[in-house]
Amino acid sequence: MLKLSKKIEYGLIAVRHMAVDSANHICTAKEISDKYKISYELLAKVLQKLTKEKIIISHQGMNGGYSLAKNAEEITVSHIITAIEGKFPGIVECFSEGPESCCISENCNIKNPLGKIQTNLERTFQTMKVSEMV
Amino acid sequence: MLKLSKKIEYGLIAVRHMAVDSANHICTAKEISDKYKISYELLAKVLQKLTKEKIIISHQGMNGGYSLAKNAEEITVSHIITAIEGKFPGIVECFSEGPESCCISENCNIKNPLGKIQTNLERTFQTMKVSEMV
DNA sequence: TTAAGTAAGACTCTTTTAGTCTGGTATTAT
DNA sequence: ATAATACCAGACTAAAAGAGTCTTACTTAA
Repeated sequence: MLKLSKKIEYGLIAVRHMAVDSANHICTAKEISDKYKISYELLAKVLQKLTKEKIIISHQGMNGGYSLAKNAEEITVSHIITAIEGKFPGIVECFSEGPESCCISENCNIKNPLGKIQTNLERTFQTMKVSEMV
Repeated sequence: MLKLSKKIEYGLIAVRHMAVDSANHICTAKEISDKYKISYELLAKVLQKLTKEKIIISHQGMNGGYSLAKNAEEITVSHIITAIEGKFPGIVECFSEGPESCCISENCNIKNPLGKIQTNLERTFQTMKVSEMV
């Protein structure tokens, strides 16, 4: 509950790694999965998503790999989450799936306060930039 | 991901209901599960936990039920989460299970920034009082 | 042309969450 | 007393999400 997925963790680790440890060279998925001892395949998929969302750039073929697509100051934790998950997750179904999905709906007495919490949460993740992750 | 469990939702709904709709009478688990159309059994278990943690009071026997154990200003969303989950959940395993549980550990490059986010998150949930949930 | 890399999606296994069932205990109206 | 009503407790099952694996295909430098 209230936990980040491994995909997000791996995405953060990878982007942070590219920003700091391999700031001046292209790094491979294998390099990262080895160093941090995480699943190569899962990491690879995460990197593919980050590539699609133009947070990192992929270099194909031999001597290929990945590098950041923008400055570390321009990437927030929220960007990474959204890129991997499709959109920023809601703390209740109402917020992720839309109000129709909720059977409580008209009787719901907690939607408003949770909305405030949701906003606050999103702001928290938006505030943390990769450049600050040091 | 990052979602509150149904138990938490039900706990919030129930406490908010007691604080507002049934402020002056004891209400039963059935009354709540009927009104909000949620699982009676699951709600019942949640209410039992809230009772153990002295957030609500249970009244046994015929004409029994539940009522708040304290003022709505004294109960925060964080209290309810902690009562139901045992302790406030961590956004990564490191924070819930302790650092030993994490195989990345020494190489981990994201623990510190996530710690800040965790703190922020906890504060957010601590700030929202049941009395404000109107 | 081959080795080293990414791309993509199907598939399986595990864990967590949600929900159900069964048998109990406590209290009170009758 | 006794029966009805409501809480208590824990085992059990089902469903959904998450994590990880496997296979095949594409790209490019040497």
